[in-house]
Amino acid sequence: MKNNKPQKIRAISTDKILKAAQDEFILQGYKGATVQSIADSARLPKANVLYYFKNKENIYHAVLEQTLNMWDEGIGDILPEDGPKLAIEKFIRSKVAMSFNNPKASKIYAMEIIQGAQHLKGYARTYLRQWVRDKAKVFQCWIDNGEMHEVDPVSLIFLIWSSTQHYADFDNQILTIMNRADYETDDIEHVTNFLTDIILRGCKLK
Amino acid sequence: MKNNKPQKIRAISTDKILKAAQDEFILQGYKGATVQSIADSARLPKANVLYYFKNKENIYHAVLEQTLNMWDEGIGDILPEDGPKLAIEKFIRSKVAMSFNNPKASKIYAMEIIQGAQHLKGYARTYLRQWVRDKAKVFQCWIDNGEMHEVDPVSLIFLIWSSTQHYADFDNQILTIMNRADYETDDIEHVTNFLTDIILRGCKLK
DNA sequence: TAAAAAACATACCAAAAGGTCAAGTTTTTG
DNA sequence: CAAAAACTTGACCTTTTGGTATGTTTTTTA
Repeated sequence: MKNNKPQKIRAISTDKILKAAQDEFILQGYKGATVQSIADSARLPKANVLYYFKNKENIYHAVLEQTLNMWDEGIGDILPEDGPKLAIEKFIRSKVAMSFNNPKASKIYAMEIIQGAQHLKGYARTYLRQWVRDKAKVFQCWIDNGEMHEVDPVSLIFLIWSSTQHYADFDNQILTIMNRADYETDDIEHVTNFLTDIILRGCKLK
Repeated sequence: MKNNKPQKIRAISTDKILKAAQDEFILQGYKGATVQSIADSARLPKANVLYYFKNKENIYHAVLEQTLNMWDEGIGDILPEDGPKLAIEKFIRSKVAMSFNNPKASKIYAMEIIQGAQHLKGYARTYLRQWVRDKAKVFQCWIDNGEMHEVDPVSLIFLIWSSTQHYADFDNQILTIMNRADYETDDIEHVTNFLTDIILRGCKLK
């Protein structure tokens, strides 16, 4: 009867559910998002949602996992062969793009961390800590080689993370203050240029 | 019988409740924080909590109000007579101090904004928007006078907000990455110096 | 010190929400 | 094309939770 696409029904439904769940978890928090509200938002009956995900916690875990994958992809990279200037430029650019193109992932992540990183303790302790150490080491090499002014690499990473993610997490506040309804494509360039400019000069790389 | 202090019982109890509520709202979100858990955390029976605050929403509003007052106090100021260098220094210093000394207020505020600023729409649209405009104007004057390199003032304010508040909102992540249990007093100085250094140089004020 | 006001506490209720069940329908597979 | 697997869904059950009702104790006040 129905005009079924070649894709598996499962893939379509779980995708709808996860999108709906992401929205609900951001707007209402973990406890505030009800299975019913997720189901409504996904236009599926509640029992159907529970058919694909055994329980609410599983839905949340799936959303988190999806979020972390995006974070990983969008985290950018800091390559020794790029040299400090290009590496910082690329890092800022990819993080800003990430914030504007996928603010929801950033928000889910931010809420999770603010609330004590209950579900992400392991992630931060292993993966993230190692990432920061590795990249800090790259910066330190550049500093030791005289390619870069002496700045604390870890603080620099935090600075870039915070200043870029701010545009995702606080988009409501930013838009309200600027009296605008939505971001426009130009904004990505403007913010990228601003942050790159300030931070590169801050590191005496400009 | 009991050794009652001269303070009003009401003041003591509401204070205990608000402190407990702040903790619970941060850890569990609005819906996740139950009146019972707030009562337990405040070591009062639930009915007693509801005796002072008619309902849960009132508790939350009181916490928010308290938070906004702190935000106002800690927001620092940007005075024309200070000139750009000193003004930025003072601004960063007060925001960093705020983040380290009162991370909970920052977290409540951050969660509220991330979740769509349901209860703060008016605040951002009126008070905050005006504040940013006023301060941006001060920066613009300095730029026009040639006291300061041309940088977008609004973006600069966002940069300082984000980079300083990050140490409050993401304290869990930062401490985990740095493999530490708590911030120490030195950290405030270190972060203040780092951010002041980078940002002032970024603005060609150093 | 007695009456009034404030504070405390137990028991209870109705609504909401997570989750299960069982009976159906559709789709896939051999 | 028939059997099996996958999917859909309304009804139901149990626990949690916000909030109330009511009565008691403590503190203040006149």
